[in-house]
Amino acid sequence: MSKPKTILVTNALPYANGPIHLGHMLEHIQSDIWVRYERAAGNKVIYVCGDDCHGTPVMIKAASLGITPEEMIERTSKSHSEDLQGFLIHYDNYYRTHSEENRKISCDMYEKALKKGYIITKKISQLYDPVKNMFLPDRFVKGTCPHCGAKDQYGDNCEVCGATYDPTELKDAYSTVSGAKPVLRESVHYFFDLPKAHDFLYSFIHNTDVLQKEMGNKLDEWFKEGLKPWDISRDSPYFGFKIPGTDDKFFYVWMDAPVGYLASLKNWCDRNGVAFEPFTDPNSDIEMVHFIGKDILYFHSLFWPATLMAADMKLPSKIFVHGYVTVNGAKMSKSKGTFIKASTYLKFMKPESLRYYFASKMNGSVADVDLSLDDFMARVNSDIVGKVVNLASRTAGFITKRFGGRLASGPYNQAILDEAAKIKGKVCEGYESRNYSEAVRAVMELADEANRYIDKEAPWVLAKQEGQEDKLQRVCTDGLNLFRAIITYLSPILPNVAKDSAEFLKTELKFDDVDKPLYDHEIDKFKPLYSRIEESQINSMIEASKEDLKAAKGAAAPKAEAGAAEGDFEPLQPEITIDDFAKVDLRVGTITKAEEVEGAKKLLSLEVDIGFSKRHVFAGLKAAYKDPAALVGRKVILVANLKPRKMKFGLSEGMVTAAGPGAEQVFLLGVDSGARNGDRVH
RNA sequence: CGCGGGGUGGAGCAGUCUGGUAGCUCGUCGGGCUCAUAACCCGAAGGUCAUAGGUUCAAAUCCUGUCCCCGCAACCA
Repeated sequence: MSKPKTILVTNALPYANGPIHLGHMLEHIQSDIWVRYERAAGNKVIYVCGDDCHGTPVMIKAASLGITPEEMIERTSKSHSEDLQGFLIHYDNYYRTHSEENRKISCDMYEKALKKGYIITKKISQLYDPVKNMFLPDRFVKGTCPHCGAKDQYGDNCEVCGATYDPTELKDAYSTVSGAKPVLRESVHYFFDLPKAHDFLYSFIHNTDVLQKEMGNKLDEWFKEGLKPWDISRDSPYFGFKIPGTDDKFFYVWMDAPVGYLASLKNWCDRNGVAFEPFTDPNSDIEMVHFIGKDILYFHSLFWPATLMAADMKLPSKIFVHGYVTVNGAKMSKSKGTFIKASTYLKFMKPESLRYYFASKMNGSVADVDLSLDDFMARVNSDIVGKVVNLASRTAGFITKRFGGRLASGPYNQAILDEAAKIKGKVCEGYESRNYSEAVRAVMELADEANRYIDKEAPWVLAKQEGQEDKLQRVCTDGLNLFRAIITYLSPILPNVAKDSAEFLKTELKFDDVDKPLYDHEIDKFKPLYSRIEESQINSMIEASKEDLKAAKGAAAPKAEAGAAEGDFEPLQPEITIDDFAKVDLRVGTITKAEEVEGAKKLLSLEVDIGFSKRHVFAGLKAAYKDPAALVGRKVILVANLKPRKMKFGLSEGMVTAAGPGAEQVFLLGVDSGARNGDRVH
């Protein structure tokens, strides 16, 4: 291994306006794995993050909650921190941009830029809310699209016809903050002279390997159009830092947000007695690595390096750009319950399941990563439980029962252990280049190989034969040594499983030791190292995400939030053919029994007579139909060919159809008289 | 014609830079095993590589057009 490096690693700072969701987690998991790997490889890594606190949205959200922005970021910071820790993201420091360190560094950088002539001022016209006495960002102005006449469109572009325009062109414009009609006002703004930094930036992007190649293409767009001065000031009232030398001008949030990386670092350095200066010294060989999403590429690859350069500070060594998370192939959707908050996920599932799944799909490119829930469950269960943990589970028993927990003094099949050591290069390269899927593939291939090996040597057969004790012990020892190598390789992804496995094997798991198997070594009794994901956990998570949405809606400011009707209905499913519909066998039936289920919060137990058979069905109707007895005798429509589903309280053999948003608002579908039990719906 | 990324068996992906008639995991079907958290092993079916055209002896891979999805389009964060 080359000589140890010191690396500062950062994640994009979550905005203090909302909760952490699975989209954030892709990035934090990606970087956490990388950090753990780099440390395992012997490098010194400082890993920092924090909350991005400033800007109009935070200010307005806090106002709507009736608290100060400071109180709000205090709350959010706490929940962000908990969520991230819940996913085993191990920061050295989780700080915030609203801090003295950040103010100081931001102001210093600004003043240097000012001194070097990178700051210019211009007078601009902007819409102003005369009721709230504040300038309005485009986002906070709505009105009628000047092109197609669609109502309630945002200030910068129309979601109906796609036209882009200036907010001043909107017809019947109104402020989303107060509802008032905005007026045009002039104001002096401060700009960072980006064109002046053109040559520097062009060379920074194209003559270094800071960015993935494909992102250079994207940035050329800007260079082609020509860089424009970047507006870095906002007028009062604004939640942020006051610009030095002004009375009522504040730094635009994106000016001080990336500086938050350094503020978090500074805060850590001060508390740990580490010198901060080398991290910003352009001549030091410390590396600065940013993990970001493709949406904030501009800020990190142009504005950020430009401001650093102007302040004579160290530039980013790497900017790793990743794509977005989609769920079941589509954008995360609140109404479908696929907008999943980190805290919601953690209520139902282990963090390492998602860490593993994302890792198995990340390849270091900017392509989006799809969280396919069926695939997620299958993959985690099959790989982690069925292949990896199972390897220990199926061999450890013999060692414990037959050999007092003692491993053999040597291998039975050295060749397969060599295989395990041989993939190390590939695995390391996968981690290093953030092509985790490659690393995972290599490890899983090994796990398959290992399981085949155990199958071939059949220790359960050896165990019954006399004179085969030595071979039995050696084969099982091989199995456990293979397991040890596999878990070591996966340890950056599965830190807790690795920790538990280390305890079970009574050893430390180090990359350096994968070619040094354990012999004559005592291990603990095996206990389950991971549990399978049940379908019910996934379903509960989706349901809970929908409930989050309802709660959010209920809590949303009851003020004039006009025309929000669209979100009240479920989106239409993709088009199907008549053949697809024919697969669903709907039958007329009569409820013959209906009773509460002991211990169930939402379910009623029903018996439905569909002529040729009687079906036992559990239906989530308890909240809507408080008196089950009243249901007896009602005609309903039953999905009769639904795969029977084992539930906590018994088998459910169908589904009763009903409509409504849920909970108390559920209404059974009925049938006009004349239809017989068992008739099919066409 | 604004720009970047993506579109490979039922699902999720690799392969595309460096052309040589398609690979992995899951699922499905058939068989085996019983050590293991219904886990493991063997075998089979299933793809005109979004689409139309071009280059070539040969294209998922190179070129061009079209469609679809994601993101960006700088005083949104």
